[in-house]
Amino acid sequence: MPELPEVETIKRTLSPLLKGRLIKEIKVGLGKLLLPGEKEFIARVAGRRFLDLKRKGKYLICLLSGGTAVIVHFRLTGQLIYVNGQKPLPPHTHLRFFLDRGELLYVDLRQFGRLEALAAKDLKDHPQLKELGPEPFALNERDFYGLLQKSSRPLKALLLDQKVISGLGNIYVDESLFRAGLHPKRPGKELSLPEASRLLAVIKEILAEAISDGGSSVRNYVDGQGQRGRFQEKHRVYGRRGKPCPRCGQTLAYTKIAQRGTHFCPACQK
DNA sequence: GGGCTCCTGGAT
DNA sequence: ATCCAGGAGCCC
Repeated sequence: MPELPEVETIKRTLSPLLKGRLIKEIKVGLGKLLLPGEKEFIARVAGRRFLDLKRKGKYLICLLSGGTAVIVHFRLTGQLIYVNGQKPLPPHTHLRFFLDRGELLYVDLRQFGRLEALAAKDLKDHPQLKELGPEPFALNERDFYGLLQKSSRPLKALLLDQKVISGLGNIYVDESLFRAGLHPKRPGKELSLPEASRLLAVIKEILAEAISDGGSSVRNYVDGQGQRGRFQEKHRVYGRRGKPCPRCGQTLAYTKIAQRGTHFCPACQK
């Protein structure tokens, strides 16, 4: 589910609601979501306050009092939703964090997401976070060109690889390659510097637009207040297989690359 | 690198 | 009944 713009939106919507809040009690419906384990997670987190929220790639990082941190990875269908007042719980609510004001729910239809409690000082040594490549916003044209030059893998696979560049997922890779006019199967090392520069520019542009539109809600995604995003209305290729290309009118194609459904225009993307 | 796996549910 | 889904860890 959430890619960089969605996690950023979750962070922005939850921050004002959670900062300073005390976690009074945690009710666990599905303990396998918790690392290093249910008991240890509760021991580390219960009784702490939210101090700040950060984002790294597609990871949300909650900094708590007492030098504690919680890393949230939503995978495909995870949601963190703040509620205040008694409404019926959403289906697939697996965790409830009772706060001194309101409640934070972790909801996850497919149960792939994970929440990990650890000492904040250990964040820098975390095996997944440590391996993340640079964020698009932190890259310049030369560095990005250098990253692509190192591999003959298809652009689609390269951009999805969080160790190469962090934050992009299936939607934003397909949308970026379309706007850049690049075929998803093009090997990275074949790109010229101008092509790489253009690709990086459209990636930054699309991510910024998607953030300002509150992310893309294709099916499940909602922000920290349960609101859907609006950027899906601006998708030009993702989820539009068989429809006419918005640029040239030719039928949009669909194929599998790196085991992921891939949408593109066979005429516009070379 | 590419397959399989973890899950539930919607579309066809 | 079958395929597909905003992800990525683990296995050759």
